[in-house]
Parts: sequence; structure tokens; C-alpha cells
Amino acid sequence: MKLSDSIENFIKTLLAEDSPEVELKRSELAEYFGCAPSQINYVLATRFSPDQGYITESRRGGGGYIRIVRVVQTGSQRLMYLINERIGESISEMESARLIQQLMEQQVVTVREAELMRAAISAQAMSVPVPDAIKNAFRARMMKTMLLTIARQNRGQGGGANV
Amino acid sequence: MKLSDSIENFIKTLLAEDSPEVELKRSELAEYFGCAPSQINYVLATRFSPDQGYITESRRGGGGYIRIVRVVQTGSQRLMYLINERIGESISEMESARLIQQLMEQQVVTVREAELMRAAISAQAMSVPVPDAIKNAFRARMMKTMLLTIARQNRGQGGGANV
DNA sequence: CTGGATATGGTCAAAGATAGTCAGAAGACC
DNA sequence: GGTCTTCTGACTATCTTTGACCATATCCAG
Repeated sequence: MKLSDSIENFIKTLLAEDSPEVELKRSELAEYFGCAPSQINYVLATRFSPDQGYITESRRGGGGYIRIVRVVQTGSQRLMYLINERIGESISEMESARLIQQLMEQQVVTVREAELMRAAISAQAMSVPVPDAIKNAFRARMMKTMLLTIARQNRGQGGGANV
Repeated sequence: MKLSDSIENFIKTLLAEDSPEVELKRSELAEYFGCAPSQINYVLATRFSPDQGYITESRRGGGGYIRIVRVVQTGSQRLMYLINERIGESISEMESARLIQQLMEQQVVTVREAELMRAAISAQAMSVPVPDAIKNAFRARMMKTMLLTIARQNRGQGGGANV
């Protein structure tokens, strides 16, 4: 089997047994698989992206780590639809706002949370001199990451949202 | 491997038990943790700065000491300070995360709101090929816009958080 | 008093420890 | 052979730890 697949499986096994999240050291994992450390980043980018329902965080320096959080269980159609189809690689402010409005109406997010999301992707927040195309790419990624975060929170508390 | 975290926890435990303030000796603490005394300054600078809601005082010479005090501030004061003075034109992910963490600890925002903001300014959300300097400019504007939204919400309803 | 000795804490730059990025090499698959 | 995926290595960015040198109190001998 290919290296990337092995690493992917290894991490997914950890995620299955332990909890919905694992923390590991890039350098150790790379050594374990006898590959370049950057290989790990490749695996994270291609197998554990938001599009696939994962959130990753990391820290450099002494005591650094990589944390991977699984958010969707295979089958959360609605969330994946939003993330992959509705949002995709690029989304405008208007379109984002409509989506956020819907989430609020469906009580997936509170009014305050909706306002916060709107603020984050607003033109005002993004009034930095870069092309609109780039801004829309930013919006898309931000929306996806925020959605996954909400979904992650909902899980576990049974807190009234059906993403 | 994470000496700084240990020292941070140690001090926070003291702060939790005793009072909103502790006094300690830099040299003793350093000896206790078997590290260089200047390590303590690093911890103070990165974990007990005004950003995190602490102020520190100290005195040199015989009978010298370091005192750490947890600051109490209303939510709106804090928000205004962050928006008008602290954030500025550019801010890193880690700095932002610390500010958000503090707002959560002071219950100015809920856990979900904090996670949402963290998600919005995370490296993953901003993994678009533009220079870091631009990303940090984005972060600053996004943070200010989001915090302003929170401030507005608080003013309107006085609800949910510590205004 | 006064000035040096002693006792602390502060600063900063450099070294150490991790992780990230990206261009191009190497493979795999039509 | 062409193209897409995988893999690597050199370079970069970020976080931590230390050590040499600096600053400021307190104490004490004279």
C-alpha cells in the first residue's frame, strides 16, 4: 500500500479507538513511517481537510504537536452538502449571508453566532487590498471551518442542532 | 518538553486556590522547575500578560518578588480596549487566540462563540496562498469587526454575557 | 551617612525544538 | 508519453529555553 494511505489508515485507527480527536508529533510520526516530515502535511492536506470533515490544529516549537479532530460521522449528508456543494472553493458575501440566515432560521446557530459569522466574512472585515477572487476563496474556507466547528460543538451536547 | 505550560499551570493553580493574586520568588520558582530564571519571565510575558488579563509587578534586590494579579474588567471595557488599542492593523493567530480565550474566561463570549471566532481566524480557515502579512491584516480586521458585533449585541440586549 | 557587597529580578540575542511551505523529483496509471 | 498523485529536501516560520550581561534593592562596614 502507498505510504500516504498507510499514514491515513494509521491516523483513522487512532481516531476510531480513542476519541474523536488525536494529538501527535509530526516528527515522530514521520520517523515511525520512515518518511520526510513534510509527508505528514501532505497526508493532512489531502486526507484530513475540512472538505473531508476534519479540523486540524498545530503548534510549532518545543512541545509542538498536530491535533486532528473528526467532525462528521460518515453520513452527515447535509453538512457535507453545504461544505462541498453549496460553499465549494469560493463564495460571495451575499451568498454566505443567505446561508447564515438559513442556519439561524433552522436554529443551528443563535442570533449572536449568526451575527458573528456575518461579521467575519463581511466586506468590512475583509477590506484589505487583495482581489475579490481571493476574498471569496477566504470566505469559502472560513465558512467551512466555522461550520465544522459548530458541528463539532453540537455533537456531544445533543444541543438542538441538526447539521 | 512543555516546561512553560507546567509553570503556567502551577501559577494558575496558586491563583485559583489562594486569591486573585500571588507573590513568588523568581529564583525559587526557577530552582523548583530546574530551569533558568529568565524562563519565568518568558512565562510571564507569554501567559500572564495584560492580554491574558493579568498584570505583574516585581521588585529586585534583597527580598525581591514577583506578584501576579488577575485583572477584573467589564466586558465592554475589555472589548473597547481590544478594538481601539490592542489589535491594531495586524495580529497573529496565536495572539488572537489568546485574546479570545481571555474573553471566554471572563464570560464576555460563550464557548461556542469563542470557538467560532477561533475557527474564523485559524490557519486552516486561512489556508489560501497569500503572504502571512496579508493574513495577519485580515485577522486584525476580522477580529475588530467581530468584537464590534459582540459589543453591539451586548448593548442591545444585555443578554447572555457579562457586559 | 556612604559606598561597596550582596541579592534579586530584567533584557535580549542566540541556540534548540518543532512544524509549514513549495518546487521539483519520483512513481503510478492510463 | 502525458498526466496526476506522491514524496522529498531545502528553506522558512514559530515557539521555547538558556546564558551572558544589565539594573535595582537591601545590607553592612567604616
